[in-house]
Amino acid sequence: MALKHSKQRDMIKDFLMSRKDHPTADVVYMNVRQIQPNISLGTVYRNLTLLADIGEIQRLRLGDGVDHFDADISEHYHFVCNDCGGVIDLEMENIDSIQEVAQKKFDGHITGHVTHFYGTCNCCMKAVK
Amino acid sequence: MALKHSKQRDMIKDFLMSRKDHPTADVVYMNVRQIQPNISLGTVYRNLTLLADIGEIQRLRLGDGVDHFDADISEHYHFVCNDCGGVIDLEMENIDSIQEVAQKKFDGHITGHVTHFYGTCNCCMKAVK
DNA sequence: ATAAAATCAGTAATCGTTACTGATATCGAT
DNA sequence: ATCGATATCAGTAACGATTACTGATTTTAT
Repeated sequence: MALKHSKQRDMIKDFLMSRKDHPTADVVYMNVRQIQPNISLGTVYRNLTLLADIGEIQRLRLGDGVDHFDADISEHYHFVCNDCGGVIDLEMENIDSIQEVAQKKFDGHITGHVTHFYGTCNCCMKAVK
Repeated sequence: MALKHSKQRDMIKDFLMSRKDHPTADVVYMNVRQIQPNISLGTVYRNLTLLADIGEIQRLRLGDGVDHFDADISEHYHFVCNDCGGVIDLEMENIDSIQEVAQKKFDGHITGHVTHFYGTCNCCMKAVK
């Protein structure tokens, strides 16, 4: 069950690395199809899942019912704009201490957390004016 | 478009209030059907959405692809067990300060955050022994 | 009681995603 | 370089959660 090289997988990862807006599977499909017109949506899903499983990309569940994907696998947080739905990387200091706060009165074992922030992005704030 | 009273909606909310494990729409349906056998799954979904919209219950998106519902609308955090999938309320001090941490270098406006914790619950830790 | 309209049960449709199928591409061994 | 095993493919069907539709039934203000 060794992993074999595939042109399609490369294209998917290359496309993802070229974007910093965390596209969905469908957006990946639309774009990769521009240069590889006969690629299948199933192939996109399969490879995104595979790449996420082997840790080369990150799957983001941001509560909008659709999975987003991010080629940046470093630990970082995301902001989701309530107006435009855009997803933006946040540069911020580490907040892992919230796990210790949560652990204090809890008898299970906390190993991680999922956090994202929401509000209005700079772009949408300007648009209102 | 005034809200009218409905027996079905009451039963759904009553059931939800009787549980602290944050059931899914399907679980609500299964249980309410025990006492109201001809209730429709669509009715359950419609009323859960309506109750959430008017703020009487909370919709939880915990990343497992299914919506969970909680009659406790106070702000509180949840723990999701990686082993059994169970959802447990956490008693913990306020961590809203993470929003200020996130805001520091961000030019949009952060109004909220979504956080949940994961790991192994006490029950599953004992089961391993 | 009556009538307008919110709600219902039942079912079909939608959407994101996954599974299946027979064909194709990759890659280590020859 | 070619072979054979098998991972991957394109295409499509199936899936599960959720939403939308429809004509019948309840609710509630008059």
